Amino acid sequence: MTTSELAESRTPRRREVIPEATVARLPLYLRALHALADDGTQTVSSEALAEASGVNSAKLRKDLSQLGSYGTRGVGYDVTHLISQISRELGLSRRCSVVLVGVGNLGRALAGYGGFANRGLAIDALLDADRALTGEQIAGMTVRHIDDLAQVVVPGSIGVIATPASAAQEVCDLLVGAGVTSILNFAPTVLNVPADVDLRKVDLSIELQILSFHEHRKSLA
Amino acid sequence: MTTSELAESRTPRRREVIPEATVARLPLYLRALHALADDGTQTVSSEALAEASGVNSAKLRKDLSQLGSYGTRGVGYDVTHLISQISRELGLSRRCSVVLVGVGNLGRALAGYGGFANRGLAIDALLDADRALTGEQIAGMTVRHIDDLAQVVVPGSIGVIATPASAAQEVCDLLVGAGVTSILNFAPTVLNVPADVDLRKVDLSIELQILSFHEHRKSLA
DNA sequence: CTGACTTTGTGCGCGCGTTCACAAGCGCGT
DNA sequence: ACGCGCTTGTGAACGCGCGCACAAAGTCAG
Repeated sequence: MTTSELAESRTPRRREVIPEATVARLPLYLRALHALADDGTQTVSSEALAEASGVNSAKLRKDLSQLGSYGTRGVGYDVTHLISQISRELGLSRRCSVVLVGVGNLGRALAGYGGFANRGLAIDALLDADRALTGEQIAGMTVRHIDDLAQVVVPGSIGVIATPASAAQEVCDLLVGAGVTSILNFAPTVLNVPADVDLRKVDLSIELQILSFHEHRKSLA
Repeated sequence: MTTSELAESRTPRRREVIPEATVARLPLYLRALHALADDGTQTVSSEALAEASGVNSAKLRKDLSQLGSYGTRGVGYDVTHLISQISRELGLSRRCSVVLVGVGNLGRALAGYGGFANRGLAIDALLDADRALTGEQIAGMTVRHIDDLAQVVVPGSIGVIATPASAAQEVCDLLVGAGVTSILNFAPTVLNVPADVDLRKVDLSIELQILSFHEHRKSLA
C-alpha cells in the first residue's frame, strides 16, 4: 500500500477532484449556514439548507457528499462543523491576501463590501494609478500607487481588477508579472493571461442584457 | 398553411427558442463587434470574432446560426449587420427602462458604468430609501425616493437591486408589486419571487471564493 | 430491545452544451 | 467560364450536470 493510498483511507470517500459546479455553490451554502449559526441553529436538514440556499435538496446532498463531510441520517448536518468543512475546502481558513486595483466607484464598493465574503476573505491592499488618490483612506485601508504592486503581493495573492477597460490588460500583465496566479476581472474586456493563471470575470452589464432578452421575449409572446 | 407557418418561412431557419447558454454569450459577441466597428472593420471571420470574444470558433458559429443571421461562406460576417441582428434579438433596439434601487457605492458604480451596456441599455431612474439622498445628482440623474417607485416603472421595466442584503427582499417585493417582471439582484441574499418573474443575481463575493478555492488547491498540489 | 420514522447518500437515466470534423457554399483570380 | 481556396453551417459523439427515487443508516418512543 502506497502512502497516497494510506492518505486516501484516512479521509474516506473524499473526492480528489470537486466538480466546478459544486465549487460554485459552496459559497451559497456557506452564507446560508452562517445565517443559521447566527440564529443559534445547531443542525439543519438538507431540505432546509437547500431552501435557504435556493437550490434542489438532492443537489445539495450530492455537493456535500463530494467533499466527504458527513451529516447524520435521521438528523441532518451539524451547522458549525459544516461551516468549517466548507471554509477549509474553499481555502478560507488560512486568510489569503486580496489585492484590489482600481479605486473608482466600483473599487470603493468592493472595498466596502461588508467583510466582502462571509468571514474569511477580505481585501488587504488598494492600488490605483492615479497619484491624486494615493494616501486616501478607504474602508480602513490606505490607497497606494500601482508602482508599489510588488510590495503588497505575496505568494498566493488574488488580484482583483476594477479599472476602466482600457487599463485592464496592462494591470493584468503587471499582476501576472508580480506572481499573481488568480485574477478576478470586473472590467468589460477579454484579458489574455498565461495558461497557468486562473482568470474569472464578472460583467455587470451582461446579466442586464440577458434580462433584456427575456423581457423582450415576453413582450412578443 | 397557417399564419405562423408563413412567418416561419419568411425568416428561414430562425430558431423559435434560443439556448440559454447562447443568450449568455451574445453580449460578449456584441461588445467585440462594437470594438471592431469602431476600428472600421467591415467583415469578420468566426475565427477572429471568437478570438476577440474569448470563445471557441465552432461554438460561436453555432450560436450565430441559432438566431438565423447568416454570414457568407468564404468571407465571414458583416459586422454592422451582425450588430443589429444581435441587438434586435437581445431587445436592445427598443430602449427598455432600467430602474436602479439603492444608491450606495455599488449603485453609483452601476449608474456611472459608461453607458452601462454597449449602446442600448442605460439606467433611467435611481431610487433610494434614504431621504437624505433624494434630489442628489448622480451620473446626470436625480435620485428619487423609493416611494416614487410606481411613477418610474413602466411595463417592461427591469429592476436592479443594489441595496444592503437586509433591505433586498422588501425592495424586491415592491418592484414585483409595481409590475416589474425582470430583476437583477446584487445583494448577497436569496430572494423569493413569483414564478413569472425572471430573477438573476450577481454576487461579487462568490467569484472571489471560487478563486480562493483554486488558489488553495494549487498550494497543496 | 424493537419497530417506525426521518434523513442522508447515491445509482441511474435524461437532456443540454461543447467540440471535432467535414460537407456545402461563396468569391476571386485566371 | 471554371476551378481553387477560404469560411460557414451542422451532424454526430462525448461528457457533464441535474434530479428522481430508493436503499442504507441513524434516532427516538414505548
